[in-house]
Amino acid sequence: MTKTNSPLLHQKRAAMKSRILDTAREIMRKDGVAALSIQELARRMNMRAPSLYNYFVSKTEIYDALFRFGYQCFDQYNNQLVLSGDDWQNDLSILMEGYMTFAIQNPELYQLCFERPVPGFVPSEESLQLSFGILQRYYDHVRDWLPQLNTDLNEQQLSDLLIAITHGLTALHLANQPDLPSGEGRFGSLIPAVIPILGKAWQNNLRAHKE
Amino acid sequence: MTKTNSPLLHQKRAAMKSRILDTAREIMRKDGVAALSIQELARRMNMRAPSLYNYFVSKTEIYDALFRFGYQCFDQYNNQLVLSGDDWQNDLSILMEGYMTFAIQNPELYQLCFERPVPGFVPSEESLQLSFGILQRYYDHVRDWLPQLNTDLNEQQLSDLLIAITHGLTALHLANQPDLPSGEGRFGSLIPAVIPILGKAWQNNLRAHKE
DNA sequence: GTCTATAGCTGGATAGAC
DNA sequence: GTCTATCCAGCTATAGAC
Repeated sequence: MTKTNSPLLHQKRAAMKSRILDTAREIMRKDGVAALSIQELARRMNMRAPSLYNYFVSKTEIYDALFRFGYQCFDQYNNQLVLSGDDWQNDLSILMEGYMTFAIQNPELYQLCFERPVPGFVPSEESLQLSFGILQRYYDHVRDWLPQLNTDLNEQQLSDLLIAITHGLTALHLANQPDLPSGEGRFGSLIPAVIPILGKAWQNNLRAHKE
Repeated sequence: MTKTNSPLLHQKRAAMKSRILDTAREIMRKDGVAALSIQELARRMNMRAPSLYNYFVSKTEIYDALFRFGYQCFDQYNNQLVLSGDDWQNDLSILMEGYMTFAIQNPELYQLCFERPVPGFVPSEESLQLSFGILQRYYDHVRDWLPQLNTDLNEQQLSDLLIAITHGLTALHLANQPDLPSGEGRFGSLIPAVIPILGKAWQNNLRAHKE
């Protein structure tokens, strides 16, 4: 095992793997997620294709590493958001904007992780497990809101609906105006617009209770 | 020009083109939209690859024909739906269910037309114009609803929001439970659920006017 | 670790016989 | 219209020299 080598070598090796993944992302961003090729990757790094096999045993492993990296980025991005914890409309807005912003800033990771544009690529079991955990944590926010909401939806239905709306707006934003930030453009600007609509539907109508 | 030949030859030729497109759809459905290849296409038809070039000048032309065909199917599917014309919640429900049903029944056409999973394929100008017209007609339904709705959204915002919700639910349904029909499953069942939510948000609140 | 060389495959597309 | 033969390009991946 090369694992017993000096930590310095480890560092250089890890840095190289990082550079490879970064370059792979450039290609995917420019030519489409499915257009990644080892040869083009080597070309861009001024290397020969076989050299890359010292760092990754196959192209699938590169995709898999990026799949995991994408979810880790997504998780990190979300953890850094500041939620109020008691104002669900505020927090939903932040989470939706965050989701779209992540997708705009990392469209190739977003597509790799949330759509399945690469024929033949199936994430490894380990990577899938990681993604499930991260998604679950994302969904868990909704659990806290449910008591405040006047709705018949259960927890999963509510998560599913909110993620579907968020994904729909994000996908159409990316397809039509990928260069505009979240909050702007035909679809990006609808996040602020949709929150009060849901608010109106789900607010506790006190007046109705009194009558 | 072969255009001046007998109508009978024309018919046989058109039938063959149809068979080719049908077989292409099978491949796309099974292996992914981007996985279509002329050789595999020929294999499935018990022909040799060069023969196909008598019917389509390139693989791109096959994609383009399917792109147009997809929009024509979508249009036809929508025109056959029976709308009330005065009950927007009823009609919205029918259009959303129709959209998802079309996507479930023709996932390869849906992906080719509404997502862009094939690196390098750009629909021809003619096909794009066709698609714009059909989409416009789809969006036009919303114009009729606007006067009934209590909302600040303008016509385009309303169309965009509704199409985003519909697309989001459809994409997640296809990704998770493609074998279930619209109306069933985690995401399919949310179409009936989301209509009253929008209804509650946009209904004219007569009581509020009286006070 | 990086390279050259190459195996082995698949693909899109064309030429030309029949 | 269909075929065989073929070109040319691209790809993943491996062997083995340095």
